[in-house]
Amino acid sequence: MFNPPNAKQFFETVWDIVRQIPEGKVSTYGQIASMIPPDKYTDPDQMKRLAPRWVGTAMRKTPKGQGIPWQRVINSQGKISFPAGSAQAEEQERLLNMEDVMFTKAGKVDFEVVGWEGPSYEYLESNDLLPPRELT
DNA sequence: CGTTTGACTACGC
DNA sequence: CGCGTAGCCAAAC
Repeated sequence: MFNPPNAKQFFETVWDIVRQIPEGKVSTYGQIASMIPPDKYTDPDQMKRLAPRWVGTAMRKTPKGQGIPWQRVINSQGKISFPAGSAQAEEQERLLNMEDVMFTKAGKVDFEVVGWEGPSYEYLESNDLLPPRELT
């Protein structure tokens, strides 16, 4: 289950990780989820199945005006997760283009070029997080 | 309080 | 590649 107190901590953790993504790089819901210990906030089994969705939920609730680079989080396919053509999708693409993250005609980024390798070891260590899975 | 919505992913064709 | 589907459930309405 995802008790409210834990949910808040989970969201805070996600936002904090997002803050670590440098300009010009992108991460994914799944990659961020992979950094959070499965048993830290809820049942490990559920975490394993649902963590990426919960990261998506956290992103939807991202506080505005706090400098969280929300635009740097996309889906595992390398695409923006808002409906193509929506105002939100256009805004996200615009912000990413501004930091030289470009999309192919098919609307995908090249993880080889702009994929984030994860936070520093020191950050992971001091925040009790796991090394992220790699983006391919 | 019941129903709908949603910033996911893996997998099959 | 693209498109559809199952699995899944907290938040929002």
